[in-house]
Amino acid sequence: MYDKHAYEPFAVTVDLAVFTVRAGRLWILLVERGAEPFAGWWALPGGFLRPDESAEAAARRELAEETGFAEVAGLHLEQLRTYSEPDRDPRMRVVSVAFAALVPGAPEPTGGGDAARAAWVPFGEQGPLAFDHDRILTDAHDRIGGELERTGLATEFCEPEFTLGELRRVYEAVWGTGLDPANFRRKVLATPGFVTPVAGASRLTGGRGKPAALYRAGGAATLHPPLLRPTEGRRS
Amino acid sequence: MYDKHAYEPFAVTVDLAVFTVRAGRLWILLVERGAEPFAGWWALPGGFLRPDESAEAAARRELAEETGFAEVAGLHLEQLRTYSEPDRDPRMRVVSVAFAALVPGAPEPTGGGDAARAAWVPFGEQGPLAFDHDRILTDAHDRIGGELERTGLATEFCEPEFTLGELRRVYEAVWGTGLDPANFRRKVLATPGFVTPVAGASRLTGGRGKPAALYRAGGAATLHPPLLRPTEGRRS
DNA sequence: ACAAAAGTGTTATGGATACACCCATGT
DNA sequence: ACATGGGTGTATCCATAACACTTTTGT
Repeated sequence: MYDKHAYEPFAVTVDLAVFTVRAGRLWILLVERGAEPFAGWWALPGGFLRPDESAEAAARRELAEETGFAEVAGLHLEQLRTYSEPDRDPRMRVVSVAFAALVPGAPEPTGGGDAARAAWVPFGEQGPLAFDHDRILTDAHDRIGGELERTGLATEFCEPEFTLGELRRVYEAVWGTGLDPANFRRKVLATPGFVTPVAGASRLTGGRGKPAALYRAGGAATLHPPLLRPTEGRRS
Repeated sequence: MYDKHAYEPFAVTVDLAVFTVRAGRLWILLVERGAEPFAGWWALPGGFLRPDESAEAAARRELAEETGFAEVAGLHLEQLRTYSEPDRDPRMRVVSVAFAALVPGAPEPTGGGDAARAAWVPFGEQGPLAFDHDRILTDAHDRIGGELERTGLATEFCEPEFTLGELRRVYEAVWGTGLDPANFRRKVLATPGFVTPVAGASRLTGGRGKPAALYRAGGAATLHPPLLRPTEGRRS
């Protein structure tokens, strides 16, 4: 009763908004398109779903193919939403599932697959992107900004062992605000399951200053209480 | 260079988790399937995307077709996420975009389209649903529960003019908790843009008690500060 | 009169903020 | 010595929770 060719076929793709924090700024991974449409434009990495893989699997595969990243297995991938406007791709009907991904450090990407080249660009300084990728990128930034308040997501931007200063700089880069180091520290340590100390370990961060204690992600999915942005959560 | 038939075609569907609040409880709209697979099972309303409509448009159309609701234009539809596991539908490869919808009152549904019949079922008392709809329903409930904390979403469950008691019962039904009427009232009124009073109007709610003042949705997208669940936001 | 729901007042608690201050390291 | 970032202490402020109390209706 259901003929799989009775309907106009839909192509299903994934698009990835890949973020990292480096030098106190938020960076976004872009690829330069090698083919029409939008040849020569910058775009979010992504590609078509294969018949036997889920959108999550496709996102991970495309990220590896187009950037050359080796360690995609452990990366945090979060499904954002699906963009399905009929005219969003001039070629054909394409429904795209968008993901936000977070990587620690900033591994140098090597263009591959359909991408002419790939590069990290400071968030906010990218030009207009191909397709509806400006919209996707804005949605992705909004999402991770909100997730930082309620989840332990910020640890995904960090190496396995990190200092509280590094963690704080993640918040500052994504939110674009400054945070009080002392109060940030207390809030994080008072939130059960956010971070766990690494006994005895310490590391210099900025080259100067007192070596900072090291922590690991605590595994808590949600933060109680939430770590609200300083400019929000205010009454009139 | 891109052949639209080079890939196995994907069918794209929408699934809707439609909630309402009635008699102090949260209800979910289900349809009984008339065709295989899962004939006779209860499922979320939904259906296939047409070639020229977005997922949002398809969701609104399917809701009207399968339930007979007249006023689908103003309903709140929120995209949840997309379910794309290759084996989630035994017939073929189906990628489904899930939505949560909220309706005030509880208009009586009339089965139509592919649905044998449609009915409101108290949330939590539904049996196992077809496909992966149990999972979708759980995700939808989690999402709206969280949205109530941070957005004015609760007003979408209410008629255009509502009392603060009605608004509070929305929170209580979705969260499954009791709330202090006095403190709830103050929180709502102290949150800019959440509700605006209707001058001079009042209405009896339970048949007894003092008539309550009427309010309209204030149009605020996000609540500052958030209206947190009583059992959450606690330290250890 | 009583019950029920709306609405106001009041107090105690606790978290957040702001900022002062000490510690340990590199230059 | 000094700059820099880590880390601790602390007083003020303000939102919240808890609950007593008043108001207005139906039965």
